[in-house]
Amino acid sequence: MTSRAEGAAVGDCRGERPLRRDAERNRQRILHAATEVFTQRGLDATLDDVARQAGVGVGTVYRRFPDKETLVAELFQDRIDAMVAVAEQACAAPDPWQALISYLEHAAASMAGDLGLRQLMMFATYGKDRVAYAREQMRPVVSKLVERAQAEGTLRQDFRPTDIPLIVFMLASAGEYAGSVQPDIWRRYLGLIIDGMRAARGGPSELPVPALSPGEIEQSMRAHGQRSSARRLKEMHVHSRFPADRASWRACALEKRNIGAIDRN
Amino acid sequence: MTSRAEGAAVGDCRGERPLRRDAERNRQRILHAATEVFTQRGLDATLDDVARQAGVGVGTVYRRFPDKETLVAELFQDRIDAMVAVAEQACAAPDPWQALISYLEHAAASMAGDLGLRQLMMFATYGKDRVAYAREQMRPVVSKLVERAQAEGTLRQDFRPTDIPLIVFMLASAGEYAGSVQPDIWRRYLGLIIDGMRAARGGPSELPVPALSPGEIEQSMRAHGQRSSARRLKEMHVHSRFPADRASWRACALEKRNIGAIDRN
DNA sequence: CACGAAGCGGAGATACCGCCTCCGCTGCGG
DNA sequence: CCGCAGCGGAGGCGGTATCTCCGCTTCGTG
Repeated sequence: MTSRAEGAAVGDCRGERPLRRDAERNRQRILHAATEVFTQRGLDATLDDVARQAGVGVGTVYRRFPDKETLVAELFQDRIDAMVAVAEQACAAPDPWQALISYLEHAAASMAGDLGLRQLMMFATYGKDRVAYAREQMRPVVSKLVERAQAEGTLRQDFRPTDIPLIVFMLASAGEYAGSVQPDIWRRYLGLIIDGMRAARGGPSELPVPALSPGEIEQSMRAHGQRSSARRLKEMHVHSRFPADRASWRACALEKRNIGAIDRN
Repeated sequence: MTSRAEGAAVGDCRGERPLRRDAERNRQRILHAATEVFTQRGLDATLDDVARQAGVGVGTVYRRFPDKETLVAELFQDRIDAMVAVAEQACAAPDPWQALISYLEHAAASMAGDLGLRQLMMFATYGKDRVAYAREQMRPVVSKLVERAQAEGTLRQDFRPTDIPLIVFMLASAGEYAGSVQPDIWRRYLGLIIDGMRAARGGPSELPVPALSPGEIEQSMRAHGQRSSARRLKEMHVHSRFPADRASWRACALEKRNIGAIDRN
């Protein structure tokens, strides 16, 4: 998780003295906690969450990092760079088809396993400039991956470079959805999509991951009911103090004007 | 949009008198507005939004519908039923492969074009019971669709019925993401996935929709930056009144502890 | 027409939540 | 041992969503 260098942490701001030992220890704890929290729960986790996870007070977090945005930027900078690096490495592979597949797999793996990175890369809030820059760097590389595979004849001709980010997005969505139950499920659908990307084939290749069971799908739904994505849907808490006979009125209103003829439960 | 019966609206709650004419008109306006708002912006739209769209005050909405949950339940009941009906109709088709494809297409079309329905079906908040019931009804039908196509030999053998909801979910995700720019883009990826689902084939079929341009992807990102899904990410507003020299401290903190070695902008 | 009642609007009460600050206390290290 | 860097976390602030309340409007009936 924490791929960041520990040694570089004794940084300097205009050559100021280093942090006190306990302070530096806390700083590392915060970095570690922030990585975990933002990766697992996404960028809408609060700095209070990070502080709790780190076992420190919020004040400590804010003393070290001026605000949430800065912390996020610092945490994700190298992960964004890694996305570009992965594309370039893939491009260096000799086999065009393998190169493309490998890139898809690495990109999807990064995004599916990291909700924060996914939000950063796909939604233009927060680190706009950094992400835009990374995207700009990736574009020609991805185009080359696609063109090479098409020139080779393995990739269907109507495939386009812009299909890549959307495919990755879809896979990451599936990964996020079922992540709590089967974090690797996206690989199954990558397999399916890859078979759809081939210019020609006899039979399907083997799907790498078994499908979810109905119960697992149920679990995924429930997992989403609680936090994150569908967060706002918890809006069903009852503010009212039930002044008179509100409950009965509800039942009445529900019965009345009932149009969808189906029996309710 | 409003497929609901207008005539049934003169309902009765213990045989009470019907609404005054203007009141009934407003009720219809609210229903219509709610359909539009929840469909387009999702279930996290507020009843104030609905009221504004309907051209009435919030009070009027709350006089007609005891709370948001009730309104949502009433609005989406028949759309949920429709999901089941679509599965059953598809099952009635003679050609097993066509039946399966047709179901996928209809299901994806419903969910991709209706953010509210998608949230309702995929996230277990809100209309739990209703949705669970619908799901339960659909399951055997979907299984049958899959089994028939596999028996026929057109569908790959390692495909599973539970792959269907996840594929639909992925397509709907793509549809939501790029919906403001190219609402039909999910059809392109359905085409890709369908080709991947075949037991065997010579060459790829034709993808039904052109890929997005890089600019369109950019637009999609931006569209999400504003509202809905990435709503919470707007947390970058600065509450502080910049007490002293906060800005400069920020710059310092950013430089200091800088680990991801890349140049910033 | 006139008048009672049904209906309306929307400001605002109430409740939450997330970011960030402030200040009295703690404990490090010279 | 003592000064000061560092700490914790209650709470200020701003924002937002749900739902209420009450003075005014409009309907429709006698």
